[in-house]
Amino acid sequence: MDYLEQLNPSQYEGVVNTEGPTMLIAGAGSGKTRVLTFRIAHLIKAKDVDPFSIMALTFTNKAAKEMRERVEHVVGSDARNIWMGTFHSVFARLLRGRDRGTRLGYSQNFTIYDVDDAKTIIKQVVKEMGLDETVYKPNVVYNRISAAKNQLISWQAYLANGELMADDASNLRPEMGRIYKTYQERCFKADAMDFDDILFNTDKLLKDHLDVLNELQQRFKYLLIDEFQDTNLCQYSIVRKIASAYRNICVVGDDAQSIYGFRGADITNILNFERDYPDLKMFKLEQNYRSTQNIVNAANSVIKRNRAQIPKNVWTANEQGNQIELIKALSDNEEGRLVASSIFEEKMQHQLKFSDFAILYRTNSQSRAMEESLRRLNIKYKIVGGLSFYQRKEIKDLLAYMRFVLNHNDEAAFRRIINLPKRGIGDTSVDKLILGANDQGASIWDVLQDPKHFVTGRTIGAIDEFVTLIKRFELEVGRKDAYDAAFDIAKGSGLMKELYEDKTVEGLSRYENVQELLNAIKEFVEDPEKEDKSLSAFLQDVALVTGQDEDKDRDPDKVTLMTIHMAKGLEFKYVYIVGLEEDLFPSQMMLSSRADLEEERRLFYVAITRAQKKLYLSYAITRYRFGRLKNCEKSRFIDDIDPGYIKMSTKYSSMESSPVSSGYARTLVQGIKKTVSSQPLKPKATAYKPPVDFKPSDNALLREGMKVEHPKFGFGKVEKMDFSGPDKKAKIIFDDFGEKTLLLSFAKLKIHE
DNA sequence: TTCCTTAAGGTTTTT
DNA sequence: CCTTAAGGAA
Repeated sequence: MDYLEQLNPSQYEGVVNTEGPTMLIAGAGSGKTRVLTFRIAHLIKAKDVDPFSIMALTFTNKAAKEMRERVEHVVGSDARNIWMGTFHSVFARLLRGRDRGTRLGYSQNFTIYDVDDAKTIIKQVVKEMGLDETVYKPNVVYNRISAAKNQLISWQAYLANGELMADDASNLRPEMGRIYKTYQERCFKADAMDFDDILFNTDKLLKDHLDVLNELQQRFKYLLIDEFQDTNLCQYSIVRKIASAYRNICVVGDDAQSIYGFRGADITNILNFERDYPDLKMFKLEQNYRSTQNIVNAANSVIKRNRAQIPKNVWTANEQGNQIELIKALSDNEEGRLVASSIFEEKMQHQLKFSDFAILYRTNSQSRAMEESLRRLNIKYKIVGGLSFYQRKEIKDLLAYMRFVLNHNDEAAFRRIINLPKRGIGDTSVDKLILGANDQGASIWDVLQDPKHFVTGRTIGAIDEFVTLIKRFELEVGRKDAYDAAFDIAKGSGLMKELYEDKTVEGLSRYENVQELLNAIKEFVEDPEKEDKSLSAFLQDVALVTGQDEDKDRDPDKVTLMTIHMAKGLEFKYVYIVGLEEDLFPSQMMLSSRADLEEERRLFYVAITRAQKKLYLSYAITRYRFGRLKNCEKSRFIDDIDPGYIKMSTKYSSMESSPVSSGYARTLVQGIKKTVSSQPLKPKATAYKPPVDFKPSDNALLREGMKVEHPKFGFGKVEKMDFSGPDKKAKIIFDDFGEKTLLLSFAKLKIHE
């Protein structure tokens, strides 16, 4: 078992203790994925466990894919038989099985509604109930319903729950429960589940059908759950049920990286796990293999400001590394420029690749300023996340056609395509049709067959044509393979034609996107690994695919731009965290409670710990928001970092120090300033310039009261020496920069007395 | 019913 | 700044 030799002692324990309940607390960069994959490998190779009896759950497709590849690397093709995937994909697959979802009244090909679909239905329901759409905003309603399901509260239980009802009443949204009920009925009628339903219904199936539960319990003797801190109650309830026979359940997580509370993730699941399995074995992976000491220590200094956490001591044997550099910019555009030129210079100086760099931000909208600057310096970049391919309008439109052809009751798809391209069936007609269907207790499709009771003259003709079209597509889906059928739908619907005739730049790219979707279907059809090659199977695959899977970029050497949320689990040599301003990061939405602020701080912790070699932070003192220029304040999170680990960037900071720099950055920055910025940046009048012959003294000689000189902060006086911690520090009051606490191991100080 | 213009309102993070 | 809702005219 040579793989065991690659492990440190606690990793080893985490791998070989395969029996019984286990909890692995895995600090950032501690080799968590390695332990998880080796544990699975160990089960198969050393313990002779049948791969079919292992279930491994992750949160993202990407994580699942990576784990599968790594397990396959050790155990070979046996890995294919493990049930491994995201919660949603694994349990959607389960519900589609024979005698599974059908027990709950769904078909085997039930549709999966994404968030947009769900909101379309909610909007419709609110309108029909005659409620104020500004009070019952789709977003608000959706989140409330989602939260309920994540906590296993059915609409029946919701309506019966006095506390919830009172809560809604006091929020002036007393009809929330009834909307929930109607929404569920409508989804059911459409043979559709939203993301939360997939999990909620799985739990329900296991609760109400003990034979199913029993079968699963016997089959899945080993369960492994990644990112356990991100699970919600519903997810935990499911895995607890399945694991209860053999009790071989292993959860891996890091409470310090819990950043999905807003989506129902419940950190108390970790506590519940300890309560439910008092005999659990707990192992802590505390050695960080990813980052420098400086980065690890800085991250620790941040996270220790949170109250709620499981005690652990993350450390590293890696090199000390550089201090974090803080970049202060005058505007969001300048922030972009400074970051871009810093990347340029670092790359040149250290012979790096673009792919060694990542720019992380809190919100997607921040990417714009970065992109512009990167383009200007010819730095290749890619944006991960944002709107994904499958969220584009033209793609969703075509997919909606396909969905409706396969499922005539799919109300969300129906609303999307009924008048697309324009065929003279407007909103009022559509409302009448849907209302009519509901009144008659009939399906929309039924009503479409015979619409004369609900709409008049010209509209009837248009509807007839639409019905004929859909029937034609239906026949074709039955006769042809998925690609040919999809092609016919794209053409026959008129969508292709409409896009083709649009000769604007966007129109062209939309047309290309549709082509790309068709190519994807072709690939799907030709993929030898796919058993079911029907169009229906393709749609099912696609329903749970999101943004990050589209990694088919031919040129991998690019700077990565993404939100911090998307960056979880990844690592880069150089990381730039940008936009560290109050109200942006931490987001103003997260300032209302301590718990929210702590989640936001964990997000910052996640961001810091992505960096291997060097970390830059940046903020701007002005920024365009809502199209207007706003003044910004430096983020409180910057001050959460122990001052010894961070310094102002001397290279680029345009305000507090003179831009003394050598080589590229200087010429670059100046060159850009000339062409782009009309206002030259004047260094502060009082700015201190270090003499060329500056030589630091031995810091061991430093005593309180001494006068010192610092290459960046200028002259100052030692106020206090601090030998208490592991690092010796000196508090110095500088003439121009005020009070600073410096680590003696870093500080370059020249003693003048 | 559609299409055009104008107004308003909203950017947190995602399976 | 952006997208979407609303209002008005053909």
